[in-house]
Amino acid sequence: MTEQQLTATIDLNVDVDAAGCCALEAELRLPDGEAARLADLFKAVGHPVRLQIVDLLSRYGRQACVCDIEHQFDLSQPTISHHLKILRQAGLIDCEKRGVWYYYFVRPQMLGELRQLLGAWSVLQVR
Amino acid sequence: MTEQQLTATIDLNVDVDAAGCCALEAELRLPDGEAARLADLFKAVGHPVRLQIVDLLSRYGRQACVCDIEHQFDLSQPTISHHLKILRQAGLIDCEKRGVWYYYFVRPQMLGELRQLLGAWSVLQVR
DNA sequence: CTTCTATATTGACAAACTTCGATCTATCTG
DNA sequence: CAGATAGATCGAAGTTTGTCAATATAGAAG
Repeated sequence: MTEQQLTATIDLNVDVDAAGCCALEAELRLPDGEAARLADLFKAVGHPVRLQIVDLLSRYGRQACVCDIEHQFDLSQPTISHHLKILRQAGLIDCEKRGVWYYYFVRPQMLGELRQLLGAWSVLQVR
Repeated sequence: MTEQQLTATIDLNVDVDAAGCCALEAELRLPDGEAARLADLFKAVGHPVRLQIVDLLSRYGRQACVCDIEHQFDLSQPTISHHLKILRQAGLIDCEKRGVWYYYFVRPQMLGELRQLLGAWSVLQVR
């Protein structure tokens, strides 16, 4: 198929679909699985407590034990543990056990993925 | 109160609270309302469909009418309308009515807010 | 081995979310 | 004015989330 034929086909589709407003200039580019994975990352920080936890951990010079985190909130211990688990399952934080204590820390590479997507959105927006 | 007195008070608190692991090196810095607002922004893109919508709109050269968006998903019209409303209420997108059609577009300043927070997290992480 | 402590896990319940069909509203067209 | 159409809103049903009390588990200390 020549390039001219291809162009003609595309134009035809636009005409058929267009109801006077549609442009069809872009289509979904993220595979479903990728969109779901990225959405899970965003959803993980889409709760005030979890956002504060990530903010807190990102400012710790070193890893933080759970009791340090618990002290900052007026919530039960299982609830904090639950939020930590969600963040950990999303890959945004991780922990290490030393003795009786669990030390939590952020995973910079995951934050980087979010930053990268936001960056792409913002850059393209400038056009 | 002098600076020395303040330091002394902080040190005392550390000693009293510390159970062998706690360091108390940082505290929550985001006011509750601010954390809730930012969490709402993240939550808005914390859904695969809404993430795809923002990704789609960010790549449009111009504003997109709803039918353009609907065509990309295998979901009912009210469902798409619902997701658009959530994104709009979060401030991430906005729309403009022209005739019968609503044209949606992203609001770069809100994406900027998210990017700023992620940037702060990532920068501090380098320490 | 027994007890204590830090934190994870389980189970239950209320609140919030996602989706759809049905309906409403505003605008265009004849 | 009477359709027709784009897209918002409403109401309901099913699913997921957030929270806590109770319990389990693993390491530390005696």
